[in-house]
Amino acid sequence: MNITFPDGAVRQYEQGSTALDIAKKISEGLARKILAAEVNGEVWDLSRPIKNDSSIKFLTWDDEKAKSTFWHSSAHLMAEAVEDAFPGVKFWVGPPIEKGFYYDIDLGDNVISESDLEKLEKKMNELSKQNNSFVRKEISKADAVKYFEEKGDEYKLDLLQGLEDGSITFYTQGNFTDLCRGPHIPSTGLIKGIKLTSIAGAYWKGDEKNKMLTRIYGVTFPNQKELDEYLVFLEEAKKRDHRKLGKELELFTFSEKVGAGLPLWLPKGAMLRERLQNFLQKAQIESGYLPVITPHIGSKSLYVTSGHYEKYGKDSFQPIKTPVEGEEFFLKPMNCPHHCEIYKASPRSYKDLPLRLAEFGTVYRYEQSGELHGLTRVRGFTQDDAHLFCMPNQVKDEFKKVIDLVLYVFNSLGFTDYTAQISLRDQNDKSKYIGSDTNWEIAEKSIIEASEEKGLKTVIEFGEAAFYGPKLDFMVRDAIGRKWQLGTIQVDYNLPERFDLTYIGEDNAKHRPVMIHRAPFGSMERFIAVLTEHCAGKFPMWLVPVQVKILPISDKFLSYAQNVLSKLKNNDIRAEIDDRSEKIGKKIRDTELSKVPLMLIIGEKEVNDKKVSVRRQGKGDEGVKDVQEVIAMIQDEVKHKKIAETTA
RNA sequence: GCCAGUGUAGCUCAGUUGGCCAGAGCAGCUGAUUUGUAAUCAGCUGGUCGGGGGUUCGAAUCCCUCCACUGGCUCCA
Repeated sequence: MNITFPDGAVRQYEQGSTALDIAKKISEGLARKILAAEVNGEVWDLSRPIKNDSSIKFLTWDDEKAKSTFWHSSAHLMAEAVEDAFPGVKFWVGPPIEKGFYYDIDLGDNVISESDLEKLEKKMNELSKQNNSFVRKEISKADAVKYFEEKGDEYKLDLLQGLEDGSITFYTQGNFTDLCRGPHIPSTGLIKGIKLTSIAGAYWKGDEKNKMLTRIYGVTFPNQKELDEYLVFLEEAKKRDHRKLGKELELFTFSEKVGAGLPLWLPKGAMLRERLQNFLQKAQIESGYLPVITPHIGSKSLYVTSGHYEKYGKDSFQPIKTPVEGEEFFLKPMNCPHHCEIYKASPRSYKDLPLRLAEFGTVYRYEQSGELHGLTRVRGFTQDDAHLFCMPNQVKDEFKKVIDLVLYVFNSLGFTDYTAQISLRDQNDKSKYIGSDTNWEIAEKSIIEASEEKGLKTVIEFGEAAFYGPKLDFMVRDAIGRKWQLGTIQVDYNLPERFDLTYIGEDNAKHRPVMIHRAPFGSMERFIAVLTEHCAGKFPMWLVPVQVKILPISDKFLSYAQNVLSKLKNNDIRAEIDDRSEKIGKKIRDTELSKVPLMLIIGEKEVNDKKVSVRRQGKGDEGVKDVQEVIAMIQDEVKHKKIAETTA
């Protein structure tokens, strides 16, 4: 039979050769390195015989598809260890995920806790040493059903129900056999760096009405070194955790008494947030946005009109009532209904469009208690919200302008790696969306074209659009490679309809405007959390709470230090003096830990020369400079929004 | 909301199987020291051991319940 390789080369092999046979004929080294093969575009076990002319591509650890296969096999290995430790348990599914794998298991009456993970890891290592092959076996549906009936595993039986006879396969390694479509790596011995990371409950089939299964998460690598590197990465992520840094840098706090998910911004955090807000506000005003301010509550009828009452009323904070009339008000869960009323406050002409209403609006949403997390998931937060009311043919241009704004924001803050996810309608079922077909087509086309013209890296997802319109979300990758969803731009056909928004067109007739929601940051809280983790708490000069710490070597130089301080302050530089009677080493250490970017050290020499000794956080001594020079340097960094060099 | 876990001083953490007035380091305060590029020394203050209830002669330790937090699940206008 003919085998075609990725470079186009075609070679002859005996019919029934396996991918491994073929690899071995090329080189033993290759055969050792590969984990799976892509045969005619489908990932196959290396040991599966190839019967016809095919194209083949060998997959190594560097391929995402090989990683998935590796982790899928690792899930089976873990299942074997679990079955060994808890005989009689039942398995649901064990897929690979972005970084590792999990398996959902019904442990029966057994309870497992984090301390058991180490034992399971140990068992997995043992099973890996046995180097058992993953053996694929095609099996009839009747036999498969019989096997799991005997085992009493209703979960696998449920899976089997949805499968066609003739397409069913089992995989066995060692003492563990599982219903599985595969593919798998050749044997368990390849799995060397093993770490079970956490335990969680997960509803069967993700439905909270179903029984909760135990989910065990893990990650594995082909060698110990890569596992060690991954563990270092986890440590680094822990160091950057915004909850930890937020406390250390005195940015924000929480109080049980105030309530869960309700952040309290401390002076340093509040000022940082304000600088960020002013930065965006300024850019928005330059881009033609008009600031508006709306109250924190709105009457029930507002949300009945918007449709949110019907959809989310029960899941929201319950209404507050006026004491006499009993009129109901809701805490506002979003700003758009208020903004729609502003739109309606006067008759609009096509000449007024696009109308861009912007507000840093604080909203309140009842998030389930288990869902709260630091600043990234809270019950009260401030959106950098704006609503653009425009004509359908203006959508594309507005998108382009918003993309410009978002990229300006990202670039100013050192986020250089981002992609745009475009969410469109489900092509097969257009009935679940509101708005006319023509408008959807215009909008979807506008978004795609706008992204293209702006040169965005994009991913298109069908069926991910909201019922009220398509959207574009920005995903950024932070300094240590993690993905976050930040800014969003969404088209909305629903609210203009519900609020009966209109404008008078050139033809002197009423028309319906399109509404676009957009938020470059997403929310101030979430954005600051991501920014903090991105820069590891070392904020750029223009944002950092304290820019300069003046460190006199002894009390004798305090008056000169005061003098320097007032010069800095006169130039709007945020500076403080460490006037404790500590040794200079201690003052430097404390300042380094507090991540203040610049230290000015003042001793006898500096006083005599009328200069300051400059030390940069994380870098060290930068020599003696004139105070004016330092001021100019800081002003330059602020003006150009220079990014601090993040040292790990 | 659900599963698993955690909750001891402002912070980080010790507190054997329930048993002497609950400990340490850092921070804070007071004093001494007047210091040259990542921790000067001494003393002192500070905790109804997350809240409430129970078991017990006796509870930080065991049980119940509520709250908060952590990791997930579900949800996300």
